[in-house]
Amino acid sequence: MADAVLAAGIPELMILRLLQDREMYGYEIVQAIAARTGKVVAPGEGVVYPLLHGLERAGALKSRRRAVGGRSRVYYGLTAKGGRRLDRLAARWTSLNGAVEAVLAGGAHAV
Amino acid sequence: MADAVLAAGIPELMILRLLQDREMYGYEIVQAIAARTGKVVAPGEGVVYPLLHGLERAGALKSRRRAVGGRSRVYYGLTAKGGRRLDRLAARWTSLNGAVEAVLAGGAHAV
DNA sequence: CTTGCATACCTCGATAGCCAAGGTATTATA
DNA sequence: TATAATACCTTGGCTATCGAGGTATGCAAG
Repeated sequence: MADAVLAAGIPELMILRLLQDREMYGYEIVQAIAARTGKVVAPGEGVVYPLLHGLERAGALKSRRRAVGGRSRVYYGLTAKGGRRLDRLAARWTSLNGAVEAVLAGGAHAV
Repeated sequence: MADAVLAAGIPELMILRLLQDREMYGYEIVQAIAARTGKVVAPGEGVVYPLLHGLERAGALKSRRRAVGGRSRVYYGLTAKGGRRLDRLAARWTSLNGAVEAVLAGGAHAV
C-alpha cells in the first residue's frame, strides 16, 4: 500500500499547491519550486513532467496547449478533484511534520 | 546520489533522536515511534532492523547484547558520529519543512 | 551566420527507502 | 497447552526520485 510514511511526496504536493493559484507549465513549475524554496527542494524535469502526466491521468489536473510568443507551452490547471487531493496531502504533511517534531522534541513520551 | 529531496528519511532521523536520550533495542524502538507519533509514523521491523545494522556499519551506532529477564536484547547507543548525523538530519528536516510551508503559504514569492 | 545558451518538452534506467510478509525462538498468559 | 507478546532477523517487491539523456525552437553574441 505504501502509505504510512508518505515517501516524501513533496514534489506532488508543491505542484498541486502552485497550480491552485494559477495555471502554469512544466518548465515554469520546475523553476518556481527551486526559486521559492531557495533550492532546498528542487525536483528536476525528470520528476515534474511524469508527475504532471500522472496527475492529469488521475483527473487532478487539466492541460491545454497555448502558444506564447511563438513558443508552444502546455499549461496545467487544478481540477476540483485535484483540489481535494491537495487538501489531503497538505493535511498529511502537517500531521507528518507534527510527528517528526514530537519525536525531535522528545522528553514527554505518552504511553 | 539521492539527496536533493531527502526521500523521507524519517525513520532514520527518529531512531537517531531516540537513541540520543538512552540506549534502546530494536523492538522497543518500533513500539516507541508508533506510540510517540500516535501511529502517524509507524515503521515496521523490516524498516528498523536494517536501518540499525546500516547505521552501526556506518559507525553512527554501537551495539551490545544484554540479557534482561532471561531475554536477550541488542541495545544500541549513539556514537559521536551518530550525534553529528542526527544534527545534520534534524537541520535538514527543519529546512525541508520550511520549504514546504513556504510553498503552501504561497503569496510571497521571492526571486 | 553560426555558435551557444535559455526555453520547453519529453523518456529512460538506476537507485534508495519503504513496505508487507515471512521465518525463528523464547517467555508470559489464558 | 495453545496463544499472544516479545525479540530478533531477511526477503522480494514497489514507488518515488534522481541523473542523464534526447528533441526542438528562440534569441543573443561574436
